[in-house]
Amino acid sequence: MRILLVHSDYIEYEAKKKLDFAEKIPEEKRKDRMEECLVVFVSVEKRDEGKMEKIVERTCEEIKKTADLVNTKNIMVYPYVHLSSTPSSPKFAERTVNAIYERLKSEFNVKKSPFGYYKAFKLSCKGHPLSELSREITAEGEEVSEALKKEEKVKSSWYILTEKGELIPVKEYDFSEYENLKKFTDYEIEKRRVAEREPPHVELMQRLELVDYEPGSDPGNLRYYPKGRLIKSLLEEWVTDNVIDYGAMEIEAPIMYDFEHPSLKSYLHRFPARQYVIQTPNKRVFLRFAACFGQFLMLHDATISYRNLPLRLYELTRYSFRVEQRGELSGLRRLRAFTMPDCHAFVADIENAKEEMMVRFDLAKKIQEGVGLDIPEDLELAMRVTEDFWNKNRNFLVEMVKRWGKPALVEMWSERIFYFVFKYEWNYVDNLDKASALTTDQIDIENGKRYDIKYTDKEGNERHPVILHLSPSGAIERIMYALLEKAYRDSKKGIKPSLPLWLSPTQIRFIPISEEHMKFLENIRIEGVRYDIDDRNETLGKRIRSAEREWIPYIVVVGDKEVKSKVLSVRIRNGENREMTLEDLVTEIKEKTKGKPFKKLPLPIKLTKRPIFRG
RNA sequence: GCCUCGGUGGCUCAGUGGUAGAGCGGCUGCCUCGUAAGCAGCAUGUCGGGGGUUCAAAUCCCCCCCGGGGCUCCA
Repeated sequence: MRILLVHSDYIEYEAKKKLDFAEKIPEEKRKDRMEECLVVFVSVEKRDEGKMEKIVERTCEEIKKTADLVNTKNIMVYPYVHLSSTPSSPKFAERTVNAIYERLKSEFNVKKSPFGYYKAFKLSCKGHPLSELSREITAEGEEVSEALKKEEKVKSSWYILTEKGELIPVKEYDFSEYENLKKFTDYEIEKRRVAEREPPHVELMQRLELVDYEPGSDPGNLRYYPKGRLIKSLLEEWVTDNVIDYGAMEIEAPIMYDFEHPSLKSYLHRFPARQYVIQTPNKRVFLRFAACFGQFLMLHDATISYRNLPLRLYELTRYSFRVEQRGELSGLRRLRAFTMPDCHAFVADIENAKEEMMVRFDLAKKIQEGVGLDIPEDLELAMRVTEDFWNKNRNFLVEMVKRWGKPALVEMWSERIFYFVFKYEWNYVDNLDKASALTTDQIDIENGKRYDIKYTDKEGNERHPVILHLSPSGAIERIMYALLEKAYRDSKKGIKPSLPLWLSPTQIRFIPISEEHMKFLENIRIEGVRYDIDDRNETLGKRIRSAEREWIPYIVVVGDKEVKSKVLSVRIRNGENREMTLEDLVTEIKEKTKGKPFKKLPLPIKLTKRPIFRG
């Protein structure tokens, strides 16, 4: 925002030619005049967009200050785009100018010249020392990150790192064997956008009654129906169990933090994100965007010996909040409230960090494979590294690529802009060729000091640890997104789409042929497997179809034959039809889901007792 | 956040100034069925919200909300 303030004997204007976006004005407003006033020429700029409140507030403060200085109560607000070479959109500018006008009205006698016209004007400047002032106003404040600005300056170069340890500039690399890596690279570097349709997982998450938008909340805050909640909850448990097995201590920390806390304040500057801001009765707080704060603040107050290292803390954040730009939000892929498992490891130095990172690399692999993703086939490895770290630790990166099992994309930064020197991500490339990070781990050399986290080394000296930031699965919602996108991809290949058996809300669907077979079904008792009964008064064909559309892995039709023989006719989702006893079926399912968490069906067993959440 | 397209019954969508529609789903009844949609009848509506123009608005205009796509962004 740029403004020019002119203390004048009078100003007189006349609107001449109207522009496309001009505001409507009554005829008498086309011409106006004001005596003894402060004329405020305003140019709203591109960078002000989205920050109207702050800009308006600061601009008005500036105007008031000057008006008091020159001792006038008359103000003419004059939209005047020519002060800036990077003006905002007319729409935004008009709203901003109006907001300034409205706000000044309570204290001043204000007029506003019309927006969107070529205007003739006459102005008589008083010419005293304070009569002409220009001001530049920005929305930048303590809660706005500086990391983003720095990111623009830093130079990044792109390579492919092969299993043999060759670092090949992306332009010279032959992608013919790695089509998916090519897609990922294009997405990362060229920001290529092809598809112009809704991501397939959105229709699926709604139709399967898993997840849905919640218009009554803020965008990017979703609702989970019982089946969606079940799947999410199983995934959460799976990740948590594995992280605890790895040796992490699960904790719980608050979701909101004080803006004025010194460590947090400087951390915010290093993290390019917008936060939800909440006014509590006595302070302004922001909602956490990761679990870092809680864990760091906790360890700041802890007594740590080198014997305790590596020290691992874990929290499943429900939720982490990031106010992503409206247009970036998309289904389960990018949200404003999401569930992120976040596991920090505190280690003595870089060497230990590298060792620990490899342990976690294997942990993440186990978790992702359990979830139903094939590693490395379904994901693409990206590494972001500073030139300095690469030069000193080349072997470490090569070792990681070998462990991964196929080439990785490397982004090399000329200097360090974030708090980490190295991070890797496992990215999923979806049906629209868009990429999203799932697993990610980082080596952070800054926050040990920032949060004043100390451990005592062998010699009795206090030291700041190096910190690793791991999300072993990535956001739980993103796992669901990847699984749905993967299922959709299967269906395009002619394979029946499905979820992993352990995540299927209904594992066995029983369909009685007629009412008399219900008694048989009402008497069965199965533990440790989720089953339900389609007792609706519909034809068999229709009920089979509906079970298939729900992706139910085992469908069992029960008629006279089954009641008599106790041998079930089982329709399996892979297309097979098998005769087996109930016992064998249950054993098979338990066998196939061994080692995975189990939860009960969170719905009535009889379909006639269930509401339809979506239709 | 910007640009752009969209929002009509629970779902999918037709209707573009003049009496709100269809299919699916729901309900009721018939049918009692052997592996992907049986038949009939009934009820479904702040036409996303607010304001305006008009004798008259789902339809035209303005603002807002929600969603899609693009830009931007992606720790």
